Amino acid sequence: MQLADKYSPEQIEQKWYDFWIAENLFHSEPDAREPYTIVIPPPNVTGMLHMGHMLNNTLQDVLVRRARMQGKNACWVPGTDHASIATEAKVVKKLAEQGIKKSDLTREEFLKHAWDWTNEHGGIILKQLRKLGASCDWERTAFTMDEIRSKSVIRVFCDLYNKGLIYRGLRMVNWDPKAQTALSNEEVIYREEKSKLYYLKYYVDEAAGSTDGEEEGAVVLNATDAFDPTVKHQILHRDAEGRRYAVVATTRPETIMGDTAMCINPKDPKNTWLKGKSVIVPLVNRVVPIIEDRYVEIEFGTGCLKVTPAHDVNDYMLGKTHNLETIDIFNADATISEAGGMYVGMDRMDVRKQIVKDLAEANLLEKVEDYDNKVGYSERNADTAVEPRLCMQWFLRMQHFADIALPPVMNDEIKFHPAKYKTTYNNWLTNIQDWCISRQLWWGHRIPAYFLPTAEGAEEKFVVAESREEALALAKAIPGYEGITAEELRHDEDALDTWFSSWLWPLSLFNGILDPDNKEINYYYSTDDLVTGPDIIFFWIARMIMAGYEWRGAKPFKNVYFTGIVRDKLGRKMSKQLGNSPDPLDLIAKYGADGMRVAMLMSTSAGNDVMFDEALCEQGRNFGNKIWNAYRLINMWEVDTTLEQPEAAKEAITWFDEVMRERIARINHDMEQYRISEAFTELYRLFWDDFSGWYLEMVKPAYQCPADSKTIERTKHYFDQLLRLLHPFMPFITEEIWQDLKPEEGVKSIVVAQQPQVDREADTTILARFALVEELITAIRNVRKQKNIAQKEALTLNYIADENYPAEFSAVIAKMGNIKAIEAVVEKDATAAAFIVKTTQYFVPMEGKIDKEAELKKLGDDLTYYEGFLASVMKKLSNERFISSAPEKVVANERAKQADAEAKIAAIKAQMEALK
RNA sequence: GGGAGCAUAGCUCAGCUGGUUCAGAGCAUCUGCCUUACAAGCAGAGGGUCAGGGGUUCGAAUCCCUUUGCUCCCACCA
Repeated sequence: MQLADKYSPEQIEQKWYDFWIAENLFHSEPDAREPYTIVIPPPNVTGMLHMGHMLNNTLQDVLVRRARMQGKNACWVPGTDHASIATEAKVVKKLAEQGIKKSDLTREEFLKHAWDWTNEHGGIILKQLRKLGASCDWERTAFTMDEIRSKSVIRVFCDLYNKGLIYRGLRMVNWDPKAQTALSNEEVIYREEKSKLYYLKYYVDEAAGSTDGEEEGAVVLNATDAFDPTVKHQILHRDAEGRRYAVVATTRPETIMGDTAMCINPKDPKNTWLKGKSVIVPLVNRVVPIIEDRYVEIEFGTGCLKVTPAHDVNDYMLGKTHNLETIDIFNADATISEAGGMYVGMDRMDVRKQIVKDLAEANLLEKVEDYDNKVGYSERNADTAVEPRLCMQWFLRMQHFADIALPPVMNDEIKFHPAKYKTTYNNWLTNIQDWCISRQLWWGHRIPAYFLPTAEGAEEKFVVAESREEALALAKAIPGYEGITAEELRHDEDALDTWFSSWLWPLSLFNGILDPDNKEINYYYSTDDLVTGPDIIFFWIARMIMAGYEWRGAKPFKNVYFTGIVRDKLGRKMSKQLGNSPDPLDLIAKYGADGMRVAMLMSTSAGNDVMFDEALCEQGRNFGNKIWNAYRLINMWEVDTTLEQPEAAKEAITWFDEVMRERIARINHDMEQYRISEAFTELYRLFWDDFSGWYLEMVKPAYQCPADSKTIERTKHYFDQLLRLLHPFMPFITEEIWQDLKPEEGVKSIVVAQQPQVDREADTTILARFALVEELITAIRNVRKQKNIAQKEALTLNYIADENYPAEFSAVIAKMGNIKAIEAVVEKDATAAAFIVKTTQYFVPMEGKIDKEAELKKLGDDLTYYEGFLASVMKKLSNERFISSAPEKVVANERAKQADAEAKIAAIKAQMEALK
C-alpha cells in the first residue's frame, strides 16, 4: 500500500468506528470469560460534551480497551442522567422564552415539554462520545428515567420506607425561591458579598426608667454614644425618655416579623441585665422572651441575637431547644405571607429596603455598618439567594448507610486512587446527616406516596406504594378509610433528588433491583473501575457504595480512579463565562481523536488537575504522525529472501527483545497501579526513542536496498506488539495500521487482539551494555559536530580494550557511527579526538584537527569532577558507621563506584598524558 | 473555625520502601542539519540551593517539626 507522508486522522476515524460498530466489537454478553465492567458516570441527558468529559471518558476507554485485550469480557455501559434540577431549569427557561410560565401548565403538560426537550437534545452527548472513540456497549444505553431505572427507584423508595428508614419531617431546607425547590447543602454555593449590618433597637418590656437587673457601675449608653462590643462589663442603652433597650445586629432586618425570641450568651457580662426579661420586636411590637444559649458569640455585634426560627438554620435549632414559636413569614416565592402581618406580598429584597426606611423613621434603627457577608446562592439559579425555609420533606436516615459504607473503603476493599480521598470520605461518613430526598420539581421520579383525605388541621396520613392500586389497597386497610376511592388519594407532587436514582446506577443498569437474581447482574456486578471526579464523592460515590451493600451485599466497584478538574494553561477552571473552554469536537477535528486523547493522557495523574494547553493536542497529533511514518518506513522495505541477516540487525534484535520485555513489564506495573499517565509516557518514549530513534535506524537497510526476511519479520513483530500496547490509548491510528499489517490470522480487529505477554524478566546486562553503546554513539556524534564532519564521511574508531568495551555490539556501533573500521589499539593517539565511555578510551583519528589546549581543558574538568566524586565515595566508605549500618548491597555499590571512579580517573590521566 | 493537600528546570509534572552517577521526563529555549520514513522531523546544548529554617539518620527531594506561599473540601458568626 502506498501511504501518504502525513497521517490524516479525519479520513480514517469515522471509517474504523463504523467498522467496530458493524462488527459489534463493543457488545458484551455474559459468558465463561472473566468480566470487566465499567459503568459510565452518566452525563446530563441534555448536556454537551466538555473537556471534563474528554478526560474522564478517555481514561475509561483506555481501561476498557486494555481489559478487552487482556481477554476479559469487557463491558462499558453508557447512559444519561435526567438531572432533574438542571433539566427542569432549562425547560422552564425555554418555555419562558416562548412566553409560557410553568405555573400555567399542568404537571402533565409540563412533562410533555420536558420529554420533548429530552428527546430532541437527549443523547447528543453520547453521539459525541463516539467521536472520541469510546468503546461503549451502545446496545445497553440506559437513562435514569427509562422504565427499568424508574421502577427501580420507586421499588427502592418503598423498600426503604417499609424498612423504616424513610421519614417525613419539617426541616429547615435551603429553598430556591425561583425554582421553588429545596436544595441540598451541596447545591448551595456561598459567595462573599458586601452587605450591611443593621443595628436594631429592641425595647425592654417594662415601665420607663426602671433599673431592675442593672448592676453597680453599669455603663449606660445614650443613643449618640459610640459602642464598643469588646467591653467586659454591663452595657445598656437608654433613649431620651429614659426607656431601656437592647441593640441587635442583623443582616436581615426583613425577617423581624418572624422573631420569637432574643438570645444572649449566659456568660456575656455586657448583657446580664437582660436576663429573664422580655423585649419588644421593633415595628412589629410583639413581646418576645430573652433566652440564654452559649451558641451566641459574645464578641459579635452587641452579643444580642434575634431569633427567627422559621428563617435561619441556627435559629431553628435554638427554637427547638428552647421551645419557641415558629412564624413562617414567607411564601414559596419569598414574598411576605399573611403570617408576616406586614408588607404582605412584597418581595424579600424590597422589604429589606422598605423596612430599613420604616425603622429609621420610627427611630428604631441605631446605625448601619458595612459588612462582608457570605450569602448562599442556588447552584442552578446563580442570581438567586437561598432562603432557609421550613418545609415538609422526605428524609432518608443515613446512619445505617454510613455504617455499612465506611469500612470497605477504609480497609481498601474498595480502593481509591489516589488514596488521599479516603480521608475526605471518612470525614463525611462519620458526621453524616440525614438525606433530604424530596425536591419540589416535576421532572424526576415522583415520590410514590399517596395522601389520604384528612380534616383541616389534622395530622397528615399517607401510604407508600409502587402504584395507585396498591396504595388504595393499603389505604383501605386503615380504620375509617375502608370506603376510600382511588381518586381520593392525592399523589405526592414532589420528585426525588436526582442522586436518588444515580446511587442505584451500577445495580439498576443490570436490572439488579427489580430482578436481583438475573444472569447479567450476577455476572457483571461488582463492576471493576469507576472513573469520576472527587467533587461527587458524597453525592454519588459514597451513596453507590451504600446502595450496593444494601441491596446486593457487595461493593458496586473495586476501584475508584479520581480525575482532576480540567483547567486552562493559566490554571483557571474552564467555564462558559470565561470563554476559555475549547469545544472538544473542534479539537478532535483539528488534531484527531487520538491526538486529543494523548493530550488528556499526557497531562493527568490521578487526582490532579489538568492544565490543558492546545500544544498538548499538537504533541499528540505529532506522535500519531511519528507512528505513521515508522510504519511507512517498514512498509516500503523490499524483501530479498536470499539476503543474509546483517550483523547489525542481529545485534539490534538481541537488544530490542530485552527492551520490550523491560518496558512491557513497566507499563503493566504502572497500569496495575492506575498510573495511567506514566504508563502512556513510558510507551511514548519506547516508541519514539527506543524503537524509532534507535532500533529502526540500526536495522534500516541502505536507501533503495532490500532487507532480509528475518529482520523484516522481527521488526513487524515489534510493530505489532507496539500497536497492541498503544491501542487502548490511541485506538484509531493503531487500527488503521494494524489492518494493513495484518499480523494475526483470524482476528478481525486490534480491538479484540491480545495484549503482548512477557515470557521472562528482561536481561539487564544486555540493557546495561547497550547503554554504553548509546553513550559511545553520542560521543562520536559530538566529535562530528565539534569537528564539523558530515555524517556521510566515514570515520575510524580506535579503542583501548577493557571489559567496558561493548564488543558484542560492534556492528551496530559501526553502522550508527558510520565507522569504516574499529580497531583495538594499545598506544594512545595524540592526534586523535579522544573520549572516554565509562572506563574505555576511544580515539577518532583526526590528522591535526585537534585543539590540544581545548582537549586538555576538557579532560582537566572531567578529572576535577571525578576526583571530587571519588572523594565523596571515599568519605562514605571510610565512615565506619556507614559500613556497619548500611545494607551490604549499598556498601558493595559504593565500592563499585570507587573502582569505577578510580579506573575512570586513570583513563583520563592517561589521555592527558598522551596529549602532552 | 475544622480537615486535607501542594511547593522539584522557563512551563506542566515524575521521582513508589530514605541508598545505583539522583537531581529526571515532556514541552519550551538555543545551536547545527530541508541526511529519501517522519521539519508534525533529526543530531546536540544550556537550564534546578528539590519554597525557607531546624531535626532524625551512616545517608534526606523522600521521614518529623516549624515558617512562608498557594489550592481544595467541610462548617456557616447573626
